[in-house]
Amino acid sequence: MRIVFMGTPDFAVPCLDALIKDGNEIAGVFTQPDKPKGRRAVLTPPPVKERALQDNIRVYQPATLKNGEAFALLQELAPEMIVVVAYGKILPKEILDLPEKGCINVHASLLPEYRGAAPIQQAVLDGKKVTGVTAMYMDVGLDTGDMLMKTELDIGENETAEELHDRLSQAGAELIVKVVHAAEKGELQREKQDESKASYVGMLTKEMSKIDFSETAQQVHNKVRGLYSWPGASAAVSGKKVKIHSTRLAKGSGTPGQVLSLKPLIVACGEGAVEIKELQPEGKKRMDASSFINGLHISSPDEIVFS
RNA sequence: CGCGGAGUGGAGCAGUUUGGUAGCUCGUCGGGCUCAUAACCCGAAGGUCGUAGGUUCAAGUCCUGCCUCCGCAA
Repeated sequence: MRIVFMGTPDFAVPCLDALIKDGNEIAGVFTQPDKPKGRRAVLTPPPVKERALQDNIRVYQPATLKNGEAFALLQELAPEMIVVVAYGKILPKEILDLPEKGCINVHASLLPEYRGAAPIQQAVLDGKKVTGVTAMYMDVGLDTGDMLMKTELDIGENETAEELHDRLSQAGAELIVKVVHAAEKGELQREKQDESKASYVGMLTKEMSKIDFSETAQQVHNKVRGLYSWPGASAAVSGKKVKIHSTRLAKGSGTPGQVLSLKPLIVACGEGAVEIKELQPEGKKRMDASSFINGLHISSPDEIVFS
């Protein structure tokens, strides 16, 4: 199959990789322009670009698809199919209608649930036990096209959004290869999304980071693993900001934020309690909880409180 | 030059203001106690205090350059 691939972050790389290894002809790769990253704002190419360049695939990084240039370029590339995975741009209708076998998108949720920007994290934040990836034909709406195939994955009790992201990314890669094979044989079955069950999720923001210890232990735990590793969950200890990297549900109860035990480090929530396993004070490296306690020079749980 | 924090035995920290003998909580190793232990007791090893230079009788501590790590902002 002659394919144009559009994608940007890590999530999209396994899909591109799988399509290449499957022997498809990648006519070109579209990805977002290089952007400043890191503390010193170094211009960094998107992961998909780096992968494409390994195989000397032509890379295009237009600022917009809305003017005629991108359309003209795509006509020239003449793909049979366009595969879009976390590209980060809306495709205008003229492009959607261009390839003979259509534009196919891989989305990291079981549609129609969690349409939008952060489906993986939201599933964890909501304490879902199952999620998945969905391949669909694209239409002009946001993740509203007819569905083609799905893969379901169980979410582990302590699984972080990052771990889930990686597994879904792999599942998406296997899925898109299956879809391409089916498309070649003309065996794709389309299924409409049930609009009444649709839900949307927005982008993650820093404001979501703050832990509210008056929530239940399960909610706190979901926030820690759902926002890992970005933007991360945070709390304050003795007025200092501390990122919470890893927690487990624990036994015990008390006033929210109260420290019930130092080793292990257990903090009471509105209902139940969580054990904090790994954390990171501002300006420090991440460390396990016992190291953190060792450095505080305290002997009684009453001497600190989380807020 | 976007703002800021930090580099001290294996881990986390104190000590730097007011230069003067390397300290604390753990871990490791050896021994002891115990039915037993992540508990307790005794003992030991392990550090050119990130790096280069400067000031000084004397620098972890004061001054300057450089390297590295991290938080925020993007």
